[in-house]
Amino acid sequence: MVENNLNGVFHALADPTRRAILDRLAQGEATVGALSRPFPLSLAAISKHLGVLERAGLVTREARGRERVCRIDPAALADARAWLEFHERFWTDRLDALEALVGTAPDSPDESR
Amino acid sequence: MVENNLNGVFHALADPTRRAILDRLAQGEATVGALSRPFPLSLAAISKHLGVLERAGLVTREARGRERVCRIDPAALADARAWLEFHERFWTDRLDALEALVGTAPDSPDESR
DNA sequence: GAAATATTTTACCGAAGGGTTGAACATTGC
DNA sequence: GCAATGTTCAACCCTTCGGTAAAATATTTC
Repeated sequence: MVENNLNGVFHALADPTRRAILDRLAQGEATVGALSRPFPLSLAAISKHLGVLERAGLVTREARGRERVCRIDPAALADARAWLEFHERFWTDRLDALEALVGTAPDSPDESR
Repeated sequence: MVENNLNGVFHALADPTRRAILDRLAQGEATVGALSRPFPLSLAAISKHLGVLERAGLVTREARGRERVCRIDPAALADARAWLEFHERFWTDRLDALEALVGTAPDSPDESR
């Protein structure tokens, strides 16, 4: 289920509008209407984007009266970050080992990190 | 240009076949044919996936004789990881501050990290 | 209860995604 | 040079995506 959710999280993050929504939600909870205001998009479009974020587990929507207030959920983000962090380290280690074997860096002279 | 590439990287990572290709490439470079072998997909499909990974900057393809050898490039991954890491920390800090203000955790009793 | 407000749902549209097959293009090997 | 091999390209199919507009569904307010 964790692996499966990566699809949803990465897909959700691949859209700049959705990343902007997340950025805005990082400043605090907001209603759907308030979220949609800065965007040149219809309310329905934002509601759909929120659906994607919600299915990915990145955002929760809670009914409060006639409005829905949205909040960020960093837990899902942690999954993706963990995947990336592990793989980045793994790959870099592999490449470093290869370069050490070959004895020369292929094309990056500034690979001193 | 960094921000823009996030679209491509996250989109590339959103597909399980592409993540599997990356995992395989982490064990060392491989030709397109060798990469396609474990998958129940046509060679053309894998070639397309590699195109997506290449445009995202995650993979490089180099002609060697009549075959193309693919390698991983961890640099692009670092961009995405940096984005996620920053935002995860930022969000978590914000939520922690909110909870501290309210004085009670909304629904996560194990939020002790 | 009727009107106004906030949001979702339901078509619908055009573009992009992910897949296939078959032709095209290089390169190798005889 | 010709056949085999490795990969991409082109055309196509179907589904999903991101968007819209309009109707439907709460909820508040008067």
